[in-house]
Amino acid sequence: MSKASQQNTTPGVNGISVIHTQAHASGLQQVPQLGPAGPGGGGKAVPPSKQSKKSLPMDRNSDEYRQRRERNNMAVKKSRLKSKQKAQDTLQRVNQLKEENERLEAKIKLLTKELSVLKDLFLEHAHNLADNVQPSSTENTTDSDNAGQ
Amino acid sequence: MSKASQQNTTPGVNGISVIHTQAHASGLQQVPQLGPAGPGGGGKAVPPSKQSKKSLPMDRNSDEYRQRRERNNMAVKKSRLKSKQKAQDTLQRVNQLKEENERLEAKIKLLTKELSVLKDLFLEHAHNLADNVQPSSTENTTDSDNAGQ
DNA sequence: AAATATTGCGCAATGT
DNA sequence: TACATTGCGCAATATT
Repeated sequence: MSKASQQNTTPGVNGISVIHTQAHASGLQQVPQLGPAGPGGGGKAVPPSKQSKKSLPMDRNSDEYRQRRERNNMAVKKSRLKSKQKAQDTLQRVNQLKEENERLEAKIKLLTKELSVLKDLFLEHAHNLADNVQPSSTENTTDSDNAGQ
Repeated sequence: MSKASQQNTTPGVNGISVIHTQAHASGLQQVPQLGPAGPGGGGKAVPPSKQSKKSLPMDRNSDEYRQRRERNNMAVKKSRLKSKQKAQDTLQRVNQLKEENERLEAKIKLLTKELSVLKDLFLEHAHNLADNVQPSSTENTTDSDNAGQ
């Protein structure tokens, strides 16, 4: 899945008219009243019986119908685009977070090291003091690490 | 949210009404299903040569066709499911990373604080030494650990 | 070359 | 009523 920029589907020219023509040419009944099985895609099976959900068969030749279809098609397109965009954003978000994560881990590493050094230094001092001065009791500074989960 | 109240889905029974007026809107291909207009007379006849086995209209009533369609429908379904799953996983990944990030930040905060304390302590000592002062009494014990999360 | 996987698209039902 | 979503099938491609 890479190149290939989908064929035409040139806006403006939709198969609708063709469908029309075909249906007509085929001699098929025009407008199968509410026939679920649409032309191109929505091919669904025909429900057993009832067809009028509302009280309007909805003429597929109607301009009204055509107009509505077209609008919906636009909406669908838009919606799908949006959806895709969102997905992509999410993906980007992941990468972003991963980077941030690495950064933070590096920082932790650094801090830990610094801390270690300072602690050692501090301990050394404490020992020195302990050796030269009175034995202090404030000397439990052993590495009291706090293992985080 | 939809409930997908679509009926049927029953693979197999399809040739119901001839409502197959289709012509697909997709590519808008006007496939002369078995020569509607008839090759005779007129306009542009079939290009060159004969009808190669390939690229022929393919009878939509053919079992072959139906079978292929069904397989593809399955594949499509599968693919879409997979796609959705993936998207969901990605979303989950984001949350996961966000959590991890928070933890890391908390840790950094803690480490930073510890470091700060130790530095101060250390500096104080250094200062005292420099000033030639005895071990002061303002020397509190290391607050060492503060277990937390 | 055949089979499966993806993808864009339109339809219609459904949600807002 | 209009627009947004979503499941679904078709067909063109892309992959395998």
